[in-house]
Amino acid sequence: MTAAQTVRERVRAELTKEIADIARRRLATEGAAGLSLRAVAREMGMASSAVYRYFPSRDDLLTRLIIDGYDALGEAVERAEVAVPRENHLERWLTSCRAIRAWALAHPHEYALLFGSPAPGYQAPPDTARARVRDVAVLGGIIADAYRAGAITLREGHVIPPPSLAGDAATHRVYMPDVPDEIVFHALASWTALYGWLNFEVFGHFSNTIGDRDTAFDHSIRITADLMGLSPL
Amino acid sequence: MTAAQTVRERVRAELTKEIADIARRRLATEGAAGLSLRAVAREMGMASSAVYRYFPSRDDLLTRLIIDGYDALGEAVERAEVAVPRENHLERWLTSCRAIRAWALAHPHEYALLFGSPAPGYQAPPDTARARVRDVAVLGGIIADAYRAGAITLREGHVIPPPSLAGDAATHRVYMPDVPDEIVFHALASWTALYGWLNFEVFGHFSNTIGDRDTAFDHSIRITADLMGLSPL
DNA sequence: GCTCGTCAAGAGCACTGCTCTCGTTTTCGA
DNA sequence: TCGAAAACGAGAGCAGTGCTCTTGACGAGC
Repeated sequence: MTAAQTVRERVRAELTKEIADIARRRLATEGAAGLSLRAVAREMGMASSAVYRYFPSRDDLLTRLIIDGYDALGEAVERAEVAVPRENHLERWLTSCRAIRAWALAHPHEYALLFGSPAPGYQAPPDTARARVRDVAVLGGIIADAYRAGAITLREGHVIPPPSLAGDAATHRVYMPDVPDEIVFHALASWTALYGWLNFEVFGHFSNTIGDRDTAFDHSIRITADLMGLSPL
Repeated sequence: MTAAQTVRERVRAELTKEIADIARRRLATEGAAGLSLRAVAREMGMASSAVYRYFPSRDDLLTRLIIDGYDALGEAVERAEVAVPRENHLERWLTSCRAIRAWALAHPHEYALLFGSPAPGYQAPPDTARARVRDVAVLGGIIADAYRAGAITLREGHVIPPPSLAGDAATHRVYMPDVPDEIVFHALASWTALYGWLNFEVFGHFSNTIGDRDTAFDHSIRITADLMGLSPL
């Protein structure tokens, strides 16, 4: 593409971004299902029909917000994790988990859009799946590094995956190269525990059963680290 | 209450149930946000305004469906678990987890209503929290039984909860009497791992990364059982 | 300079949750 | 037994939604 785009193209790109920004702000306050194209149009001082020039449907707007959300989450995790000394794998794990939680609590509606029940009738296009891998990559990278450094030791007598799962293990191994199957599945369990917790917390299903959530969360991710045999430095 | 209720009361109870049933059926096909009072009214051959005599608002209908959902899930788990020999704690755990998953996969939209992102603007009344404990009670009961029978041994060097979490542990101990704090939190982690998995699976966030989901799930709940130190019979 | 593609705007369709009114039916108490 | 009160169903209406179609204006390229 040439650096000199036409005025029209520039204006179009700007307006598209502005619509997405306003939508994201409204999403943060109203929630996903309360996000209305007409309201966005009103806020921009434009006719509702005009917005359809930029986003052919409400679902396309949602898709844009989802991709942006995965990106924001991924960046938040990456920034937090990269600040931890490479050889301190346990701390990298804990820091990453805390960063994911912090982002989730700061953007509950976006989190719901990414990890909650899908909006009815909304079919996520493949683009969203591609944007979704950054946090997985960070966590997987930690496991891989730790394994390579000999900092992972599953406890004796740990559960061995049945051979038929070898293929699925291989699929996940792209995020943690060289890591053996049994560790891959322990990592997967830790992963589901992490997001299971966040779902309960962000979606308000803990109600009043947990008082000191920060501490309890911290303890729970220590348990998952221990589950994976991630030894302290 | 007298056995002889008035005709009006009987008709009212029947109609209320019929509305809820139709709503549940539509929920199963359309999803939560697609559930429309008017559509239910049409299907019943009644004016939409008349439905408001039975459910003052859409949210009240949702509340009813949520409570019914928790009940159905709880009953499914109880029925499955009670069929397993009492002393086989590991099998009781696995069976219960499988029953929860089976129910979730059979009723994805209801599951989303219970455990997914809350509908916007909907504030769950306390009634729903009360209906929600049956599956927790089953799982907690297994842990408690196993602990009493000496069938739970956390691995050496397991993570110890900080003393400040004693209160939260006590709150959860009502579901597993006498169980010590560290086991309570390991159970909590297993619990979040279970529902974390189900959220990913039911909400379609696994996409294509896991082929043999039955086997992978089975393996993952074995990992959580192992995490709690639940020894085989 | 003229044409063609892009654009904003407005009207309109079918739908939603919810409210209010009106006429009817059922229940309950004097 | 009879009349008041409560409950009920239907319909109209309000404000909102996503989305489509048409109309008229504006800017870019030939």
